Amino acid sequence: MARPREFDEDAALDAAVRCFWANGYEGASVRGLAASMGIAGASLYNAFGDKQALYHRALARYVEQSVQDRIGRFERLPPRQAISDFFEEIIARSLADEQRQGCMLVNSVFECSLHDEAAQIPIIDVVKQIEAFFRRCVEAGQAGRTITSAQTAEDLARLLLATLLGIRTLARLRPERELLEGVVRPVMGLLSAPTRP
Amino acid sequence: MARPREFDEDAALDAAVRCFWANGYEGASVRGLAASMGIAGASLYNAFGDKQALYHRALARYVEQSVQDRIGRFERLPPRQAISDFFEEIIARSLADEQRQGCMLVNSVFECSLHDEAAQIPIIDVVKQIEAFFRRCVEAGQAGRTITSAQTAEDLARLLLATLLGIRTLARLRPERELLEGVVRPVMGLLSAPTRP
DNA sequence: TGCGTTCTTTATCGTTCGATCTAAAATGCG
DNA sequence: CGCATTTTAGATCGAACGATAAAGAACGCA
Repeated sequence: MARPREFDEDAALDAAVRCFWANGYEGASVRGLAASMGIAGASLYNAFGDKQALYHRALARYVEQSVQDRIGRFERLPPRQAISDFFEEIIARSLADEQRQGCMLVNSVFECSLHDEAAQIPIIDVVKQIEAFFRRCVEAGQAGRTITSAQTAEDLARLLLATLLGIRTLARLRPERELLEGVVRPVMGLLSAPTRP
Repeated sequence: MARPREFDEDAALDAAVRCFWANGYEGASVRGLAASMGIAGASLYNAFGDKQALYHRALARYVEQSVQDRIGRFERLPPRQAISDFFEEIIARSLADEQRQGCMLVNSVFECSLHDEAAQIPIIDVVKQIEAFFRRCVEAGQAGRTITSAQTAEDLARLLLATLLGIRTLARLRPERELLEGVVRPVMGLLSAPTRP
């Protein structure tokens, strides 16, 4: 019927992820985005709508490839090890992140809330997915007696979630292994604490 | 000698704090800042240099009035209570923050790192002040046997710092009392854990 | 092969940005 | 009372922004 698209939409979206991730929403100009994606500005608008719509699709792609993929990989491990390895990977990624880009999801919490009230909803949803993952780990660990029942699974999952967000914030400023691992050590110690006598 | 300044510099700086806090660095335009401060654009440049210099002074003023003031108020309390009350105040402020402005210091972590490499230094310094406050509390508590010695004071302070940053991030998205207090509960439980047998 | 549709490129729209210039107004000093 | 100095307000600078218009190019289908 009509002329087919010349560029690979997925590849272009991956480039948009990199550009938004590195520069933030405001910092990424439509011109810079289009250049990174290898297309003209008008093609960007034609294919993705506008800058905000492109950002939302880029963020969704990032979440899918980074967050949900990670949850999927650790889901099957023994609970304590899943949590421990999860944080180990976060720390490793933070230390390897030389451009200090941080986590695009966490960045979006601080970028989107101001302009885009409705854009918070998918972000909240992803954060709840992470919380739910932690909670499944804790509940499984409590059932198997490898994680303390001195605190509710609900609260422990909340703590793990806040710890994760705290580490990603801290790593942005001070990407030091000893500091970040020092955060996790007491948390892992808490998980294995015996029920209070 | 010369014409005296017509506006109160401190009052203008307070207005700049409110404007930057509410809109972020990028989001606050020089025109909007000048309007909020009740002065003309040229007066802003004359009195404060440029936008970045004004931001740095505004952030320093915020830190002085919010962060350092808080540390000073809780410093004299019994260690466990200081920590507990500290988080209680953070949660109360987060819940009362209807515009979802969050903490200007935490916001600056995500705003400044990209553009302004040198601006990170004072931010890092303030974060270290907060960490040092937590560490003093933990060490005092350990000396008085009200805080566990199962973990080092260094690591516990790191955990408290990450928890604080995590709560402020989480509150930005989901300002729910039960969620935020649920984060703190296991932390306070950990502090009072007995030394491992 | 021509038609309708969609994509691509280029140029450009109006707005807003941070920053500066100009000139008038307001002071203290001699 | 001028003179020197600084602060005001208002106009304006060039650059960059997001977004669009116009025109030609490339396809499927008749």
